[in-house]
Amino acid sequence: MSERTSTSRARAERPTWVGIDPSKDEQGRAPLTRPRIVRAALRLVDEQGLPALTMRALATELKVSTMALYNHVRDKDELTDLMLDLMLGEVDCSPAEGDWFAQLRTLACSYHMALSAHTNLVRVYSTKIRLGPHSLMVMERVLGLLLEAGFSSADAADAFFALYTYIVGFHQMGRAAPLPNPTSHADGTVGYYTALPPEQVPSIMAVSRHLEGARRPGGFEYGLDVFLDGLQAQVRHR
Amino acid sequence: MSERTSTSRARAERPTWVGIDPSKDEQGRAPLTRPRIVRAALRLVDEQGLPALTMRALATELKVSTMALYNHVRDKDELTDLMLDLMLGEVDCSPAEGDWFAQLRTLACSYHMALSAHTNLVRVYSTKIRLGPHSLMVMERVLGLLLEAGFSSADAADAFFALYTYIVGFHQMGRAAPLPNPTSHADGTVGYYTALPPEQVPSIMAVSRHLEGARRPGGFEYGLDVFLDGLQAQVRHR
DNA sequence: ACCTGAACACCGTTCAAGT
DNA sequence: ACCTGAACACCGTTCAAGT
Repeated sequence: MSERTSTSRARAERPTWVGIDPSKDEQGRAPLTRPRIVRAALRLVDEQGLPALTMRALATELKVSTMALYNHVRDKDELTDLMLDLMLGEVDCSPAEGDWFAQLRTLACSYHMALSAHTNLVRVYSTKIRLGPHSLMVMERVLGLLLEAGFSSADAADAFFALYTYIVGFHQMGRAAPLPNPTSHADGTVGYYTALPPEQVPSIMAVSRHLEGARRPGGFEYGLDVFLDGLQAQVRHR
Repeated sequence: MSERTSTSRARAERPTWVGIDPSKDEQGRAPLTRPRIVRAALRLVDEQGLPALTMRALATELKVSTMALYNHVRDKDELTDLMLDLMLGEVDCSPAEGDWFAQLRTLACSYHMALSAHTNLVRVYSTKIRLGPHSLMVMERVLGLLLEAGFSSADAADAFFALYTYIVGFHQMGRAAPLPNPTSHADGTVGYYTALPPEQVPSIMAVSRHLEGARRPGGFEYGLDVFLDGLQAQVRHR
């Protein structure tokens, strides 16, 4: 309430059409905070790709000097760790319906969706990473489900890492997707992305129209179900 | 033979103890060629990591000016593509013993070993990649085995990509391996890498001693077999 | 405590000049 | 054809100086 009052008082001192907000400084900037920096960084990466994330670009985006960022973030590595954890906050970790198998699947799909919404950020996974709270919550849920299913500690750790690898790797490989599809040039000739003539790679040619990597609809679910079926089989054979 | 003659003639003109080699120039440098550049680059990455690969560092390694490299390689992207294909030449693609299942497994393990020998290079997979001849040969073999097993074109494409994702992803996640193991400090207290207190992540704590990511022995084979079992089950249920 | 601009030690790559 | 050094347009980050 008292905040409200100070708001209208501030408004009265300046022409109202400017839209003065007391939470912004005289240049109309919102205060620089860690969350605001991290959110802006994630938006920048989503829109322009990971290479576009430079401290200078981020600073100008926030209408602030480059070095101002270093008052809230130690270095670029810490920033990317924070961005990763912000993204993982979108994963739905709340207990779902069904047995461990069904719950594991919906959790994996939720993780997949979070990564899908921020594909450009995924490649930071190949750097050394410090796990934040959201990352740990997901991990805790997966391991809990595996232990509940009857996996030993050792097997649960291996199964977790394999599943984790598949889910994240799916998006990393998206860029590296093999693209040996035939392309017809303007002059009528047909070119291939392959470095080998078609006769030497008959199987590739046979399935080439389906080789779309991560862009193939249903591709993620296919591999996920193959893997989860394998896991379920392991539990049964005990 | 005539080369031999010119060799000894060159030797005669200079003191023999210098160890003159006609294939080297007056500064004792071997001629700069594409393969030599690529081999040196791969060695550099193996020994010092991917960030250590700069055009300048590579040039000084080869005792040549930085710009000399650009006469043999278009840019750094092309260089990394060539390095990747050099590595993939180490994958054994020759037909092995056994049915499609056994052959697929040995092929996957061979791929895994090639990546293990050059872990530092693996993260370039998350960049846009042009596939070289060796890469395509491996791909051709895998797809051939899947088609032979009875998979449809669409399923073979999906299965290939999922397997590919797992194998490569395993090495990329190695660096991002969760390390929530307890560490005892010098003062006797116990610290955790986790951003959450142990009580909130009981499952992680329960399996923490097995969470070693890609460094865990047998970890790769565990996930591989889970996945391959799932694939085999798919074939049977048809 | 928070912000700023100049400066440092790097990058990949272009360009003009050499042989 | 192949190599070279200087230069350009970038990086992340340190530092001294401001409020």
